[in-house]
Amino acid sequence: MPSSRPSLVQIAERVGVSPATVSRAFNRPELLSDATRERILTTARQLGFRPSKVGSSLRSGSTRTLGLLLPTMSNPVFAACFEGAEERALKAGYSVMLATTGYDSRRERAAAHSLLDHRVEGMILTVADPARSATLAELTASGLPFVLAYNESDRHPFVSVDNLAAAGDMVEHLVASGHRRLAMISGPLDASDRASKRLDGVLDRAARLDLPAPTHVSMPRHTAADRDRLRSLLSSPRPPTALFCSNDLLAASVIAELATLGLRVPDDLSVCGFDGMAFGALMVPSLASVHQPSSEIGSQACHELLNALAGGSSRSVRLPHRLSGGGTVARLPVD
Amino acid sequence: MPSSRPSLVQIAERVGVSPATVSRAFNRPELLSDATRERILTTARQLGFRPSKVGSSLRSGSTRTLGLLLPTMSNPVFAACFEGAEERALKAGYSVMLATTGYDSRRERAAAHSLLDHRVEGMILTVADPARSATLAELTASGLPFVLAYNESDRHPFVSVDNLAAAGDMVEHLVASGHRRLAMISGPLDASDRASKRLDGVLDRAARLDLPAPTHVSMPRHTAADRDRLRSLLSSPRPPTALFCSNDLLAASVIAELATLGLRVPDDLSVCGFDGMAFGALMVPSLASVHQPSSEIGSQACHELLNALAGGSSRSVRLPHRLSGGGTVARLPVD
DNA sequence: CTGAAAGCGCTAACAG
DNA sequence: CTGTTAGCGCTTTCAG
Repeated sequence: MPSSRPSLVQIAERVGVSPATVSRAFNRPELLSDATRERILTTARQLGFRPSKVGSSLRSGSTRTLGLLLPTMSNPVFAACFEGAEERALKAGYSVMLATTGYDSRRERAAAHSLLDHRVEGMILTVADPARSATLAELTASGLPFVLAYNESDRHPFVSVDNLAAAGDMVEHLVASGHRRLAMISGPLDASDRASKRLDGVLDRAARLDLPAPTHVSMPRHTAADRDRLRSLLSSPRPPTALFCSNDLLAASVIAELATLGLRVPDDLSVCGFDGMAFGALMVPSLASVHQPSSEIGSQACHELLNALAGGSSRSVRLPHRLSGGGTVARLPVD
Repeated sequence: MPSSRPSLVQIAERVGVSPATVSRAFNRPELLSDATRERILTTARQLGFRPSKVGSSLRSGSTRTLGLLLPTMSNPVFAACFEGAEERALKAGYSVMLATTGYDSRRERAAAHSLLDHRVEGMILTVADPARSATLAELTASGLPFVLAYNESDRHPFVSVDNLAAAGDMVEHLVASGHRRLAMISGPLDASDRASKRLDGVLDRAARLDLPAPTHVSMPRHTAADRDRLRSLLSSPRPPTALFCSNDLLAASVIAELATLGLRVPDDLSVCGFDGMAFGALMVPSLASVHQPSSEIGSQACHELLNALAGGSSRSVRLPHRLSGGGTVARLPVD
C-alpha cells in the first residue's frame, strides 16, 4: 500500500531513464526500444504507478473529457442517453463527466460552471428551452463546442427526433384505431420545449385530420399525474377517448391514477406516451408510445461533438422515431 | 467569444495585481479588501474567466472529485444511487465522476483505472462480489478510500440493506398472504452477491417457517426473464404460487412473460421483486417489492467516504428496508 | 532511440 | 492586505 502515489519522475529515477522516456512508455510506446519500455512498464506496475491526468491535462492543454448535462437520471430516457454518450466517448479515448440539473435552471448553471471549471472540451446537454437558456447563452459566449440532445433548435447543433412529426404520427395511429376525441397531457410547458413541440404536433395533425381540437391539460409536474386535473378532464361533456401523454413516465402515472379512479386502460380509456422507454414494453398491457432512440441520441450527439473537436463541425440530426408497444390503446368500433 | 480561455495570470496583469491575489479573490475572498476583490471579480466576469481545476488540482494536490463506479444507469436503482451520491458530494464541494461497468469485469477494471488516473480522491462502487473482485483488490492495494454500495462485506466498508433479512421478510409476507410454495428467480448468481444473499434469505426463512424448499431458477440475464425456463418451472408437478424475483426489473419482465403465456398476475400467480424502484408503484397492479432506499444508499455511501477523506473512518451501514406495493401478490384462501 | 529544459495554471509559504 | 517565489506532474520541443 504505497502511502503516497509515486510520480512519473520517481519511476524515471527508479528505472534510470529520463522523465520524458517514462512518459513515452505510456503515450508513444512505439518510440521506445522494447527493453526500455518493458523495464519502465514493469516498474510502474510494481509501484502501482499510472500517469496522472491532472499533470498531463495541464501540460498538454487537453483534458480529453466531455461534459454531460442532463435533467435527471431518474428518467430512463436520459439514463440511456448517458450510456450511449459514455460508450461513444470511451471509444474515442474521452472520459465523461456527468452532472444533473433536476430541471432546475440554477442547478443547471452551477453544474455547467463546474464542468467548465474542470475544463471539459465539449458539452452535451438538454435544456428546458434553447431559446431562453442562460446556460446556453453562456456556453455560446465561452466558445466551448456543444451539442444539444433532445432539444431542437435552429441556432445550435442538436440531436433529437422530429418531435412535431412524431407526435403527429401517434395521432394518426390513434385515429386509425378509431379515436377522434383526444387530449394531450403534459408537464409545465415552459420546462420543456419537447412537450411544446409534441403538443403542436398533436394539434396540427388533429386539425389536418378534421378532428375536434384536442384538449390540453398541463400537470404541475413533469412525470406525475395530478388526480384532480385528470378527473376534471374526464368529467367534461364529451370526454376524450385517448390520452396522449408527453412522456412515458407521465403516461405510466396517468394509468396508475386512472386505476385509482376505477378506470381501466385500455378498456375504459386509451393512453399513450412518448419516449419508448424500455420499461414500457414490460408493462401489462404494454405502453403505446413514440419510441425515440435515446441511446443513439447520446452516442450521435457525442459523435457530432467529437467531430467538432476534431476541427470539423457538428451537424444537427433528427433520428428516426417509431411507434412502439400498443396494448394501452384500444381499437374502437367505428360508429 | 474569447478564442482562448484567459488564465489567472492574465487577469492579474489586466487588473494590476499579483496572481496570488487573483487566486485569493476566488478561494479566500475574505482576505482581500472589498475594492481589489470587486475589481478582480468584475474583470474576470468580463473576460469569462473561471479558475481552472486542472491547475488548482495539480498545485494543491487535491482534485475534490469522487469516483462512482456502477453497473448501469438503465437500472433505476443505480440511477437513484448516483443522484443521492451526487447531491451529497456537491453539498460538500466535491464533483463526481461516474463510470458504468455494464456488469462486465473488464470494463469495471478499465473504468476504475480511468477514475484513478483522474485522481479521484475516493470511490463509491458496486461490484459483482467483493470477495472475488480484482478491482477491489487493486483499489485496496492503491490505498484509495472507497465505500461499497449495495454489496455487503466484512472486509470493506459498505452501505446496503440487510439483504438476508429483507428477503426473509418478504417470505414472511408471502406466507402471511397464504403462499407456501415459492420459487426464487434471479439472474446469474456469480454476477451478484446481492442475489445470492437474497436467495439465502429466502431459503433460510422458508426452512424456519417449515415451507417446502423453494425452487431456485437462474435466468441467463440479470433483468430479463427467459420464457422457457419460466414455463418449465410452472409445469412442474406442484408449481409455486408465488415467484420472488431478485430484482424489480426482472420481476416486471417475468410478469410480462407470464402475460404472453396467458397467465395473469396476481390472479393466476403472484410475483414480487426486490428494490422498490419508484416505477413499480406505477405498475397496475403495483409491484410488490422489498424497498431499499437507493438514493440514501448513494448519499450515505458518499457521506461515509467523505468521513474517510476528512481523516475519519467509514463505517459500514445497513439501512432499513421495507415492503412496498403489493398488488402483484394475491391473498390466497387458507385451505 | 533517449535526454535536457521549459512551462502549462494555479496556490502555499513566506515576506512585508 | 498583497507580492514573491517555487513547484505540483506531466509533455513537448529541440538536440543528440
